[in-house]
Amino acid sequence: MTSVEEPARPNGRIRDAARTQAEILDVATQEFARAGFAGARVDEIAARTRTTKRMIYYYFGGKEQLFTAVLERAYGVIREAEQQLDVEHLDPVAAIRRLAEVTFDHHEQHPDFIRLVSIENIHGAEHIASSEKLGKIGSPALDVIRQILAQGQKSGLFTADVDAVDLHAMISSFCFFRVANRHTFGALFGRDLIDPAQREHYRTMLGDMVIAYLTADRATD
Amino acid sequence: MTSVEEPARPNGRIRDAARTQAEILDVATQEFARAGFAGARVDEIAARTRTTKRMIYYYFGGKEQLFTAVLERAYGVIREAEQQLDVEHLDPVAAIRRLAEVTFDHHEQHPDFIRLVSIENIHGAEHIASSEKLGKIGSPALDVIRQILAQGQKSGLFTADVDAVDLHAMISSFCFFRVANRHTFGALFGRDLIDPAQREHYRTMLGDMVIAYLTADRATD
DNA sequence: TAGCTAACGTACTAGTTCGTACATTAGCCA
DNA sequence: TGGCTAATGTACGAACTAGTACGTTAGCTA
Repeated sequence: MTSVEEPARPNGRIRDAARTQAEILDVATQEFARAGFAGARVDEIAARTRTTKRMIYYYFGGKEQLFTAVLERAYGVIREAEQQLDVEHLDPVAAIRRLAEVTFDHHEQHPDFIRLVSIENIHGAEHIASSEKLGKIGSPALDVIRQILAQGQKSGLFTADVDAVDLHAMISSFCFFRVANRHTFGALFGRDLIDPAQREHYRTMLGDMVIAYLTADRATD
Repeated sequence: MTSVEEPARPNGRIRDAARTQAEILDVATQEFARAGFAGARVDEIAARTRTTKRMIYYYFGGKEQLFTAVLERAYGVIREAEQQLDVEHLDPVAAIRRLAEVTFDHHEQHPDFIRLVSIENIHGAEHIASSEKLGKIGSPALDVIRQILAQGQKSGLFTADVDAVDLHAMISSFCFFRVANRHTFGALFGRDLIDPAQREHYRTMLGDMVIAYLTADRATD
């Protein structure tokens, strides 16, 4: 029955460490995002790869380290996106709005990343803590925000007493919640926050909210 | 060796179905919040109870149903809190601010609940979906928001084009993010969103943000 | 007070799951 | 081209884990 032999390569396998690792990371990202850290199955990850479980341990050491590697790569992607932010030429209001939109879009386009972050928080961010790469590399977005904020506050356009980190939290929270909590929110309130028909509505809402906060006339304080 | 008998009750055990169930739910809430659904251990829950694993299956049927029961009770608590909202006598601005503060406080005081909701979202809200109790009981807060919003919009005080669900999402997102993501946020940006010293700052920030959004003068649209 | 049932405990199992010991080979380099 | 090492595959095991079969008893009720 096994008379038909594969022509040249026994299993069509070519050795390529980089590709094998990347493939493991791809599948692991999906699997961890799907089921959480404890719910993810190392065997399942291996099965959906063109390689075997042995390779996961060979390259990453274990489930825990694999998850850390997945996180590191995921954060790398968002940092890259942030580096391409090009809003310096805009006036402060337009720049902030643009920043909010980019954040909004990125969250929407990377639900797996959002899930990974949720999972990492369930585990007290211990993987980030134990990662050298993820130590203390504040996002590039933060620098941009700092710059715009200083500009807007100096000109008197922005009245709010926020710093860059606070503003980043404000913008992120809305974008994050919309993606991360869409299931419970949808189930409880019957509204799909990710509904494409409502996308523009929420995107505008976020921008309006942030700008309103920054530019509100606060009488005394 | 076993000559010393316990005076009256062999194990100091008294039969009390309600208390046993409540105790299981208490411990299960902690355990699920600690480790996620898959990470939680039924044996661990049983061990930390004055009863045995058998009782978990006797009363709840299984791990899945236990988690659903935990969720049901947790949502019950928040709904009760919302029912005690008493803001009808306040003007719209003060009422919304109060509502935001109550939401803020409740999230801060119930981190386990937040974690459970995060976990439930990882699992696509399937437990909520399969629960009759959690079917479609929109929160009482929603009714309150609807009322305040109508009042504020009618008087022309509120200019924003939001409905109650949107506003609820806006307020919740900030409160939720602050608690749920505090670990990754702290690790990445070196700022503890739950730092008591910053509590008033963030509480005010939320109120300012929501009010600014609702009352901003939007030129044309 | 006899009997019945809800409430509870013990001990076990079947299946899973992470991890590893051992064997093999592709392909680079001397 | 011969050999060496990084890269890969196979097969297995030890520990864990959800769930259950079976036995016991508290305490209410007739």
